[in-house]
Amino acid sequence: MVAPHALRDGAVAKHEQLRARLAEMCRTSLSPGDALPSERQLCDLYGVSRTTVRDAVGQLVTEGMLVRIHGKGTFVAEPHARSQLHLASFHEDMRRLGLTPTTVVLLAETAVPPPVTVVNLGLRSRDQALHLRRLRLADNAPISVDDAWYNLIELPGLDQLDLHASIYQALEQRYQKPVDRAEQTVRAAEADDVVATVLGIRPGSPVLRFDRVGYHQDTPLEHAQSWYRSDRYELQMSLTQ
Amino acid sequence: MVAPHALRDGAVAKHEQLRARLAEMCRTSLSPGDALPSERQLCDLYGVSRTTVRDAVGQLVTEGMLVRIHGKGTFVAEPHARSQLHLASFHEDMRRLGLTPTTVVLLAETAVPPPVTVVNLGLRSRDQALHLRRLRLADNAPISVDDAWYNLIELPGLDQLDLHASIYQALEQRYQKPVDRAEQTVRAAEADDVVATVLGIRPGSPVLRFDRVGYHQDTPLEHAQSWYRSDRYELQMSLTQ
DNA sequence: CGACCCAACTGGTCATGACCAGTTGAAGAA
DNA sequence: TTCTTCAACTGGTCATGACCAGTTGGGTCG
Repeated sequence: MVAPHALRDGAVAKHEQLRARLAEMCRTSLSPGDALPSERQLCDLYGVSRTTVRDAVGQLVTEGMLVRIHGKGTFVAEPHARSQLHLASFHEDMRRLGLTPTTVVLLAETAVPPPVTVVNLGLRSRDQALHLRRLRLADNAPISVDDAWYNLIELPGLDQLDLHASIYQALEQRYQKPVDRAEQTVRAAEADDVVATVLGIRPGSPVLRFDRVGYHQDTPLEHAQSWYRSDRYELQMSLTQ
Repeated sequence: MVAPHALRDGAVAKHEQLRARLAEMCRTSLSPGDALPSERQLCDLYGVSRTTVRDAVGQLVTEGMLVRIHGKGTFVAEPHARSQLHLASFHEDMRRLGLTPTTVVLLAETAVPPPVTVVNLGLRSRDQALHLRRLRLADNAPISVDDAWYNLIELPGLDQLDLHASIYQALEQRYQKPVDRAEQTVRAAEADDVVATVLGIRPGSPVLRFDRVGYHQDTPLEHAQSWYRSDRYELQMSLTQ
């Protein structure tokens, strides 16, 4: 008897292949609350050992896509993109969640930033800064908009670069000034008309609003505000004493 | 040959025992950057199979205490520069901000909690738990509502105590089980009618919603959801590499 | 009828053993 | 000397197989 959905031997580990297929199954043919086939059934279906099945399922449980209940089964969790609290660019963040990130640049200009930003970036009154407004998507679904200002005094020529590439990567590789610290506040807010339109939600819907200043060794490089769709994004954090 | 630090057979899973010992080792006798014994050495040292060693080490890697490098070894990570996101009770939290906290108990009962809570608290299907719904005020202004379940298996008699006093203080002083770790997720949500009424805001207003599990040394004690008025509360955090 | 028990599920744990894939340093070749 | 090779580490993957521990529903016994 051959397994109905056998996995390939090869470069990609079987538990990775299985993880991907199960994730796909959760997104498409199953709904939150539905039970997955039992682990032993998955062994037969995909022609792998239980070790491999438990590995694949375990990853999805860790990521929050599945929930295991001893004696009952494994179930599809309520869907939520979930971000650990870390210092990562949007691209890294999404890839860590197994999603494909895309960025649409809505606005790119060099201008004098608003007073708050001038203060946060340690600029003088009439210094110019790079202003980017970007829409962020994961697997082609809008996740967030962010409105960011970059310090051109510390990052000369940044406005000449390809803005579709990762800014964080440029800071690290071209300027040797990676963002190694950030201060941010998070609050719940209503989406205004502009944000709502771009994110594809109703104006007034709740969004997570981040206000963040990124530093390289105490030099402020970035001041950004971001608005995240609350139905597709949540913060996850561990607290210890 | 007997393993030098053999683990006990018994109620606690070996990978849990090993996880605890390795965590202890990291905190006491090792420094960030130090290598752990290799997985095969750990097998011999603790008299367990590699499955178990990988399980225990894997948990600590997930938690960020260890880092595995293929071909080189497993190393103690830099201690997470965790934020000022404090592990504090509402009362401590508010006093730190110079406000006077008050609590109104809206509901107190002993009941079988919903499935999610059963899982989070590590209960069995029909175990009962203490259910508290409380309104929190600072300087007499409503700040948040929280809906919490407490583990009565680990905290027998908690339901007999004065619920207006600080629960956290009782956990610490009466049970010697302070909450020393918590996992929480944060998202933006709309206030439903109940929450809106109690908080004195319009239904549909954005609120910060916390979902939190509090632990004492890996024993889950508390599962709580909280809704915070977004106009009176925001999260502040520092992120470092 | 109701209480109990048990078989047949579910996931949880663990040992054994094999082989693959990076890393490193020492032995040998140029 | 310097470069190459390779053996002996490291962690990564996977199969097999056993038994434990919750859950559930159906059947039996009182």
